[in-house]
Amino acid sequence: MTEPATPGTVDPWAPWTAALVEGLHAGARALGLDLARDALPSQIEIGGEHDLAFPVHRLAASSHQTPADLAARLASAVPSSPAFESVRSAGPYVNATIAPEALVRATLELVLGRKERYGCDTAPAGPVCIEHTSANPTGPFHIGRVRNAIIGDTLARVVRVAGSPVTTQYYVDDMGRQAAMITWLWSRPVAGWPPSVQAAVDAPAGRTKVDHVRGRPYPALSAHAKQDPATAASIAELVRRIESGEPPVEHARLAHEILDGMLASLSRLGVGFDEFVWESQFVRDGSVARVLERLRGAPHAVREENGAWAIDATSYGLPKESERVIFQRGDGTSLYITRDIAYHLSKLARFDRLVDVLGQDHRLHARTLEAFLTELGEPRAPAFVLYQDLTTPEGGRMSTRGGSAVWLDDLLDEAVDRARREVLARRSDLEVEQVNAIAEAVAAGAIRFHVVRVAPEKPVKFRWEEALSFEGRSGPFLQYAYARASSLLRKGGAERPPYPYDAAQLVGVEERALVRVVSRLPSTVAYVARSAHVHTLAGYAHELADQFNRFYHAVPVLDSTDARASRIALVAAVRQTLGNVLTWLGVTPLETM
RNA sequence: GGGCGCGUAGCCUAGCCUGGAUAGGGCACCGGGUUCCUAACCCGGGGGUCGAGGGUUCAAAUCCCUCCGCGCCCGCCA
Repeated sequence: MTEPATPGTVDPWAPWTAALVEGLHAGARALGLDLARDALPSQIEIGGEHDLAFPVHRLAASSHQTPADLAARLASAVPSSPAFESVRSAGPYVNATIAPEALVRATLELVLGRKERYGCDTAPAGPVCIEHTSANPTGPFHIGRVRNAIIGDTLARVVRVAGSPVTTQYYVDDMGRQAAMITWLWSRPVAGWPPSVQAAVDAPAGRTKVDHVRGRPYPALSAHAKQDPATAASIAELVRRIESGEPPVEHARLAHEILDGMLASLSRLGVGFDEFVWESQFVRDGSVARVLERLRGAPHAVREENGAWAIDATSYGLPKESERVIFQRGDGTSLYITRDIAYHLSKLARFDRLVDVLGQDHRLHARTLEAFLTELGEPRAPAFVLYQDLTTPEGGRMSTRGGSAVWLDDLLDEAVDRARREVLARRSDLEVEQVNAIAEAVAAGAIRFHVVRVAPEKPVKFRWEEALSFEGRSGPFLQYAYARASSLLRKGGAERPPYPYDAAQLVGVEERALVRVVSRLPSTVAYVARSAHVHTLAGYAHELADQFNRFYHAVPVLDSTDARASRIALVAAVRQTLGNVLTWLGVTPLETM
């Protein structure tokens, strides 16, 4: 772990914000007013059209003055400070402007000094566990599930660089009916399958990737079991065997096999995990039994007629029709929720903060989990990031059975094909390997950015044209800006430091706007790490690339004379900043494309 | 029926937590830009009852209430 950095050394705005807070307090005291010290910094708007802006409305209301009047009096009461060029009122605001060169200097110094650490260490905190994806190993990923992986992986990256030790966990369900059906299928010869299930495998000559092969008959078996009691009973028997701790030898191997196939797809998106937690472990190690015992003695525990146990959910306000939440079956076995409680207790013992990324259809489960943790006297609870499942263009659910699901592998391959065509259309000088590498990175970047740019709670209809867009607010747009910056440095013979510059030469309209955006990365990262609003980082990345493109068109870099070195330094800073953000978004920065 | 989420131009989206200076972007559309650092780009233009109504406030896309539309959940499934 790196040593904790003080705010002034990670955020270029910190000294000015502090100075303005001091100044405003002094000014307010002179006017006989009282500013709430803690609330003040969060009200100051930084890095916008005005350097620092303080809205006086709230103070005006409490001191019974008109805002404009108060702003004028307050602005002139603020003691003059070398930090600011001016402190003036504009309507109901007190605006402080700083010397343009000063912000340029503070920002470039920080970026070029900290390099890949610029934006890091902005919200240091204790160990965090982020659980995400956790899809059942019963077949390939479809893109609905991928939203979870992309949000979770991005959040993990941001929280980590912000200064918390992060562990990502994939919770693997190997206990339930779904896993049992896979084992039911592949622990017997295909000839032993029901005809309708055999037909599902015979039909298409689909992918040979293991998760596709193993998962293909699953929907058909699921449908068949609903019609055929004998098959259902056979599967139920297998579920009992698995729960009793004596599963068929194939059981674990099949789950691992399919999971490996799924993870291979995710790794193309740059998504990986620190730990895999198998649900069965909590049954085996006795922690589920201990949870059951503790729950039976919990304040709201009640026994049902057939011997099942529940808690009375009324006092927790859970919208259950039955008002009872069962945690132990009549036959004494556990349920998913019980095992999930054991899992979360184990996480709470290791980490300061838990984050679970879940589809919003799991919201009730999440609230139930919180209720059970409270019931057990655990004061902490996970933070939930809930996202809406992707739907089909018609608004329906992505369903494997109905054939409306889009496989991640298909989306990726299609994106790579398209990206390759784009590269070939404009670059004839590249080797095949280079083209392929760029195409893969562009494709993955497009998909990741497409998903992460939208707030998780927003419902999204999946449309191929939008997911594969390489223009405008897209991953490739960002990669393109990065490639341009890289190209400038290459051609300018400036691929390495030092980057000498004269801040006074970087105060044109475009340079100032660009520096402003660069300067906001640290505060943006801090916000995202705390709020888990990862889409904000995507918005920031687009703003940075956009501003750089404007600068690029308006201001010559290599052909300039006096300002050449300074502009190169600015480009180097932008490239560093954009590279950092792209990396944290899981979008590969490309030197050329 | 109850609970939760969403509703911002033809389409997509930011801003909502913590009310505040002309509601930011993108796609599509129209008009421009390449003897010059990568045109996956840039410049300009049109297009908005911020779902509807009421309330609070000096001030509401943002807070409160009601309603409408869409989605999801309410298993001794996971």
